[in-house]
Amino acid sequence: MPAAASFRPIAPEAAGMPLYRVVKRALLRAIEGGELPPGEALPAEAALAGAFGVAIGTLRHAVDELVAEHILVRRQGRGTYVATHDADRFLFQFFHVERSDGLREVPQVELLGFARERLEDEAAAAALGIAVGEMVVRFENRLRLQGRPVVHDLITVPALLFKGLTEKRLRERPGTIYQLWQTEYGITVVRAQERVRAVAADRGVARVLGITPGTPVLQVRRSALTFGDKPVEHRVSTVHTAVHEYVQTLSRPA
Amino acid sequence: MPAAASFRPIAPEAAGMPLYRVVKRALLRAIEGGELPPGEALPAEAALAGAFGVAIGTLRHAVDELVAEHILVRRQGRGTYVATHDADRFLFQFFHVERSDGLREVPQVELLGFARERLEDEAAAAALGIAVGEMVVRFENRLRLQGRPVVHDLITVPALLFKGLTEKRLRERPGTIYQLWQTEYGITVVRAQERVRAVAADRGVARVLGITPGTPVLQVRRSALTFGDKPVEHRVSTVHTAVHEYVQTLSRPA
DNA sequence: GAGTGGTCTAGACCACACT
DNA sequence: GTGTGGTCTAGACCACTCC
Repeated sequence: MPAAASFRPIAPEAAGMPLYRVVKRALLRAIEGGELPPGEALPAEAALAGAFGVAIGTLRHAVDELVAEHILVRRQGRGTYVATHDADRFLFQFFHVERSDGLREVPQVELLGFARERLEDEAAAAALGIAVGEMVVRFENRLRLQGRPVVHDLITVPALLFKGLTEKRLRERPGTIYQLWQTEYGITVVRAQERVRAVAADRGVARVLGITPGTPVLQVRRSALTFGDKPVEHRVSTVHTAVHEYVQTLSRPA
Repeated sequence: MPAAASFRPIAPEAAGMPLYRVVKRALLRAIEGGELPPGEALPAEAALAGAFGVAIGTLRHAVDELVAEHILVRRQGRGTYVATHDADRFLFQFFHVERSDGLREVPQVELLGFARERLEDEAAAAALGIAVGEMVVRFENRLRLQGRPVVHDLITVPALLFKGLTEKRLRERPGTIYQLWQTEYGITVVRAQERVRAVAADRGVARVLGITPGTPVLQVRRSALTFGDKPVEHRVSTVHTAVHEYVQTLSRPA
């Protein structure tokens, strides 16, 4: 063994963990912590590998996994960037409603209601990991596709995480909601889980979607998660599936 | 340049294609062609790399992608195997119904009907890529979870691909349907696409599921695909979502 | 102990994007 | 042209499984 063996301080929880996962964690911490904000270019791979004291292949392995999770984006010849929430990402990663013929489109959003209140909904509390009675912001949207009302959203977020979220800000937002969460509140949604059931449209939803009460509609309950699988948003979407459908591919293509 | 440059014949369509993709294609052809049947162990990575005349890293890159697509399975210390359709794979890759509290379970299947007929359903014809009037096998299943009837399936497959498929064979099958397709008919389902809508239960489905006609239910239309995205099965599932739900995770975890 | 996949290294050269 | 990510090579050693 060489006398001056290289010394790399490793976090205690990293014992026995592959080196590329240690590097991945370090990158995640930097992104979470704001040292690498969304849209920022990472240092070149060779430079990063040098900074971490690992081979470039090891660095690439770590980056590969983050790219697969849509946390980083590689652009050949240009660099590697921290992913941002733009319209495309919304459409392909988080919006699963399309017309029966396969047409995909960014929906037009109308804000229908807004309230800052104490949470009473136990299911929402469980999904958000907070207690009943905590302050939340709740608001309702109507989404139109090709001009038709298709989706009603009831969105609940903890007031603590979204200080300063007002009706005005929601109304004036330029892009998608997750873009707003990211740019204004520093919260990046990295994945979501959805549970779908069929229900009869109640009066309120029927009015918003312009359908007869009792019409079968999809009810999609979504938990949106940020780093570390921390829940940051709970959403109940009601989808009118006469002309549109909820789609998914099981097992991604190459 | 050395006088005896190594010569590797490449398929014309592989011009400009990365070497690891050429290797991947070769592996896929071997699996499709039956030289590597489901369950078979691949030669060791070092041996395979040698056979292809590529570095082991390149071979691993090709295998990595096939593992990500669930076409190969790696088992450390043992070897790499061509994936088979067992109960676990069915449950996690293709069966998305679970109880509201998250309980996942392999359903009990009852065969309710079987017919060999000329296809009239235009939507099914389009999904299967065959013409109206072609011979198909259609059959119906009822799926129970915790003893309750929860799902009704109407499955359509081209008779040409499933020669010798009889009611008896379906009734006697030991495992999942995709296991039967694979072991008896040499057809491996590698992925599927699903489109979901809410409808009112018609009389037939209501009787099978033990619910009132008109109850809102999920209608899931699935196209199951084999290699090269060739459709091999069309399925319309009707799901009673009082106690169970259709789930999905958007963007996989690490 | 022998054989397998899993990790890590240290380089080289290619393809692409911007200027 | 310069700098970036993308591909490919050729090894070494580790961790796991089975005999």
